[in-house]
Amino acid sequence: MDAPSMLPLLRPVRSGNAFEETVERLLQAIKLGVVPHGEKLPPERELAAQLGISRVTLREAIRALQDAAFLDVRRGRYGGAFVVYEPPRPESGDLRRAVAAMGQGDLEDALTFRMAVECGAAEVLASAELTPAQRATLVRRLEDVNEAAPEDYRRLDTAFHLSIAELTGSSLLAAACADARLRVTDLLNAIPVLGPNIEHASVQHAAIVEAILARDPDAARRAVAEHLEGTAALLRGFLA
Amino acid sequence: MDAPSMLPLLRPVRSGNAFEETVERLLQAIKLGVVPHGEKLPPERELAAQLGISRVTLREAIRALQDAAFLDVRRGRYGGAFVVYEPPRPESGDLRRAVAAMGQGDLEDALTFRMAVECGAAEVLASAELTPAQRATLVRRLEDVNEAAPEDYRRLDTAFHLSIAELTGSSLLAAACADARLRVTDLLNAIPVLGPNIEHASVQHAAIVEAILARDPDAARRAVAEHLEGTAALLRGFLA
DNA sequence: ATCCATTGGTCTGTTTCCAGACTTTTGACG
DNA sequence: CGTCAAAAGTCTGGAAACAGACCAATGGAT
Repeated sequence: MDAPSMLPLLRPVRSGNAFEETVERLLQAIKLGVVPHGEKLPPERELAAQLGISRVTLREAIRALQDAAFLDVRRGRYGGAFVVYEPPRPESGDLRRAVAAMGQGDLEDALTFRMAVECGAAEVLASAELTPAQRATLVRRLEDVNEAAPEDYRRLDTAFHLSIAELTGSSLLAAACADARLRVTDLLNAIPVLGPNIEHASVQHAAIVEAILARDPDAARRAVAEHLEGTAALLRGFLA
Repeated sequence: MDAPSMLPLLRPVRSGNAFEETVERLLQAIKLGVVPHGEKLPPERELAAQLGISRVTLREAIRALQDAAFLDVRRGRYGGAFVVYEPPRPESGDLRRAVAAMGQGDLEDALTFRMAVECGAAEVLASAELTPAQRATLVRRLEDVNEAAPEDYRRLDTAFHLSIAELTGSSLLAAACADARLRVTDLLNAIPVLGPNIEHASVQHAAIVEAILARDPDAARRAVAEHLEGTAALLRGFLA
């Protein structure tokens, strides 16, 4: 009997370097707008605990981001590590460059993964009975995106998508969706935020929420798939 | 504007202790039958590289598993770390104990996650155009399960499920499915392998493969969902 | 009977990372 | 204007993990 591969089970135990990994994490958090421009990161001790690393290591990472001008660190009470980052207006050519920077295989992998987990999350959520508070949160996030100023759009779009995963109550699923989103951040940030696109996305977002609130898992899944397919197709177009 | 949570993005950077993590990994690999009874693990140097850890750390983990009688380590050429583990016949009460050992929230989380990623994988695979080799692999895995001796059943069942994820070509998705499986291994191993259950599963497996080969994503997803729902319902029953 | 490639076993020095105590700065508040 | 709590900054000793070289055993091949 030939042994089935099941190779992924012997994948790496640790991601590598704690310092570099932390820099990457924080940078993604900044670029995604988890902590918006002008806001500050949690206190070092608290953040170190959240990230499961020592304060020393965290400080090295913060220092690196400070040197790279992503953070402005101020001491004293009411001090902290303040985010200094406003999403740049993407210029033509940025997208092509961003896509090229990622391997073709990696892009395909990331898009596939994202499609699977986000559709899954939507379906799960649409299958669940939501509390009024959960419904309110979902609707609120949708409104946030729709009313967003252009410079806030990506951030609130991210928040909307992730809130779907979070509301399922499965932290594993939420982490997977967050991970999927991280892997395409740079690409999404390189896509200009244009009127027609926003309008299109807005309709699709509404369809997603409607399906979830109507407890129609099938429709929710299809709505998410359609929404993501648009972006995926756009990005794939730059591989030619 | 209230900041959206997006908390999962600041999740831990490293899983914790490299040694313990490695022990856990190897133990899962053994319990899942990635390396069946009598076979040996890859050479230390090679395995350490695969796992992304140093040989010293790996050896500590191997030593622990040796002490726990899961491995028989022999030196010299043709030596290695041989697996000494045959899945125990589950006894009544094992399942209840296993379910209780995991938190209720964790169980729900794991089941939700598994449902999402495995359904997603099946749908993705059914959407893709498969090469003859891929089709053959899938069919072969199905046959393997169907012809399995009772003591090999879980192992080949795992191989079947994971091969669906692997065939999508997305390593992220494959890793997610492997992870999901890991989280319910102990529970699955505590479920007796009974004739009627196998027969039932067999029909569902066939439906899954059929849908994938017919390139019917919707049917594939529904087939997987139905299949997993059975197990999930059984396990949830022990939470009462 | 011998060789020797392959594998586990051991040792040493280095780097990374951690835990925790302590110091300094700051600005809102009384 | 001084207080003081909350934050960043600093220091030290130790544990964990690594990299790489080297040793020892084993058993099939010659």
